[in-house]
Amino acid sequence: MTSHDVAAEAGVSQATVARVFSSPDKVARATQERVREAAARLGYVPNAIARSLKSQRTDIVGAVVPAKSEYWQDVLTALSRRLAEQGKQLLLFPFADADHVEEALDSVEQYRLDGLVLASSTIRPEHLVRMRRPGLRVVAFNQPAASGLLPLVMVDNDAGARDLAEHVAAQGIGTAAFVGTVTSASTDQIRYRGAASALADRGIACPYVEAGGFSYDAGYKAAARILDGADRPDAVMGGSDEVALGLIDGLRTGGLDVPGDVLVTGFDGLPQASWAGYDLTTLVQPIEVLVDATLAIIFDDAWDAAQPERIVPGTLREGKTTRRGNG
Amino acid sequence: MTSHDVAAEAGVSQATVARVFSSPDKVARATQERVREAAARLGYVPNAIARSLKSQRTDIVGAVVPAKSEYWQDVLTALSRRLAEQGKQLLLFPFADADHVEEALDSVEQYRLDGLVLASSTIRPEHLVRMRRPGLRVVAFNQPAASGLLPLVMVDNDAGARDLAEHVAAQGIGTAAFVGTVTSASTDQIRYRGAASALADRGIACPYVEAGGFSYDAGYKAAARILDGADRPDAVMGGSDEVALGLIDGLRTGGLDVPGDVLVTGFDGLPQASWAGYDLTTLVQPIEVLVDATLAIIFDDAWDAAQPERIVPGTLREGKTTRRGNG
DNA sequence: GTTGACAGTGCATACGTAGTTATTTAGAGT
DNA sequence: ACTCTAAATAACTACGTATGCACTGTCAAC
Repeated sequence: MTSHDVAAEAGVSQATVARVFSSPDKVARATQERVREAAARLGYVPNAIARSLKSQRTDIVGAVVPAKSEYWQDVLTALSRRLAEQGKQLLLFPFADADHVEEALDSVEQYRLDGLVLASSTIRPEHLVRMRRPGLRVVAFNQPAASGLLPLVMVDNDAGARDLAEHVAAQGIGTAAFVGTVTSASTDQIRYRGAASALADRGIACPYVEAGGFSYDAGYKAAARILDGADRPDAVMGGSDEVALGLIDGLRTGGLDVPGDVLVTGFDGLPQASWAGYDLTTLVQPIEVLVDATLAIIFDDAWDAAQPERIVPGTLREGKTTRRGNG
Repeated sequence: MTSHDVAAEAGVSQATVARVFSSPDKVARATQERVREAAARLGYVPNAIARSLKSQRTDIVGAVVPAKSEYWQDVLTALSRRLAEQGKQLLLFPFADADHVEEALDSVEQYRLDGLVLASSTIRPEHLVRMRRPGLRVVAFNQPAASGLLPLVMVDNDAGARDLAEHVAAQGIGTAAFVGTVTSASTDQIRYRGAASALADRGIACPYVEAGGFSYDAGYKAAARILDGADRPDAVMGGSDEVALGLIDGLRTGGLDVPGDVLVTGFDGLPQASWAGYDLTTLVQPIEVLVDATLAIIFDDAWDAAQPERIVPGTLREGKTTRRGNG
């Protein structure tokens, strides 16, 4: 069922059928109706593949993201919803671990995408640079390491970490610890430095503990190591909400009360962080804003040559995990 | 950069270049190397759009899923990983609520997908039937209502619900309640009937409570209604893990101990259900098996005319939410 | 030495659409 | 009645690839 068939059925040329579906204002109203009726009768639907080949636009945006991550799920949901509003689609290129990014990027190149969102803070700089291709708008999402290499959109990790640290410090703690995910994650580094610096200003030490992963499990296991350590911190700052939730359960399993014995903070503002069982104090990322900024860079021609960097502030959400009073 | 350019660079015809990238065994080894070198020199990558137009295959599978759902996130992760292994991609068509399914289906038709996975138990039968198009392999995923209308893959909801009910009954309860999501969800109905029937066999009543949604929040609020009710059940069975997690927190917020005062079960086997803070007794869906069965139906030509129904058993995972001893 | 089989390659074409150019039609002005 | 203009439509081509068909050359079999 092609536009040719519809043309024959409606007694017009293929060109007219094409115009009815792509630029209707160029076709007389009467002709238009005749064509639409014929199309409906035959069950014709324009072929997006052929359209893409001809128009050199796919109306598809790709996203290279880690396969397992609560945070990215949220981002992708927002991204794909916004794209759908514009009649565009989201094509997913998930990768299991950092070593498989290369493969994902290989498939990306085959599709002539309108734009590409590079997520995950563990994508290496050489991969980032490789994606700089003419005709492809790439945006690094929450990936500080891309600064200077690609257009960049991210939450203000430094300010957010400082806010959290100051909030924790205000609860009157003596010692703290920061549990990062993996050292190769550039967001992690910034968050840690921000928090440690803010705490240092108040004379509070904040050693770095590496969880070794981005997951709940990694946080859970890191809790055990903290419990085994010589001096137990009064507050533990998680590098992400997922890790923080694991930390909470790990600390509680170890017999501690959160927030009674230890305060805990996260970072991201996942839905799960708001669950009554945790009610985690965290820094909520303005995902809608970040997504809109990302799409603006991809679709706004003004950004063509420039390499914009949009740093958006997050919002501190105070939960009961830092409320010492009722511990 | 097209196959013509590469052909010129390598001193062969375009056809030969095409063959090098799609059916290499038909090209002499020496020629192949020459072409590949030329391609590498020019940075040529085959154009998947053009390939799709010619070959009438997109190597893309679509998935129509609800935008917000922990369960579907897990399924999509597994699905897209498996597809990636076969060099195929996943195109997402998320819909915000049941009313927007129509729009999602509209976009589906434009792309000539190799297959389509229809998820969400709230897609209405008329939509299901509409998707029966020649050349498009559609599979209903965990959607009992599609039985007889489309090829179907799902977990054995009835047997799973019975297993859970029997497990709960074995803990020696007197009364129970089942908290469903929304009545229009066909999975819910089957799970409820299975559980109620198994409990009835043991003389235990099991009224149905509707949460009004699929989310944690819906479960949390439903807990309040159960607490307000006249006779508090000894066990509450959630229609899904998400609802069950909300129930647990709602019940605990209401001052009850889980499992001390009330036993709770879920359904799905989400990662979060295994978190130490909940450790929910649930029925784990064999997602990998379900996904494999789905892809087999889409890509195996043998299924062409038949309308297979694959019902796969789940596994009971016993957590501490039904362990009365330590309550 | 002739024949046949077969691997390797080039030529030409089609996939379904959008946009460019050319042609027709209708309407208005004189 | 004639030209002029603008609108509407038709004819044609290109987008980049895959593949059937035809052709060449090599090698083995007789």
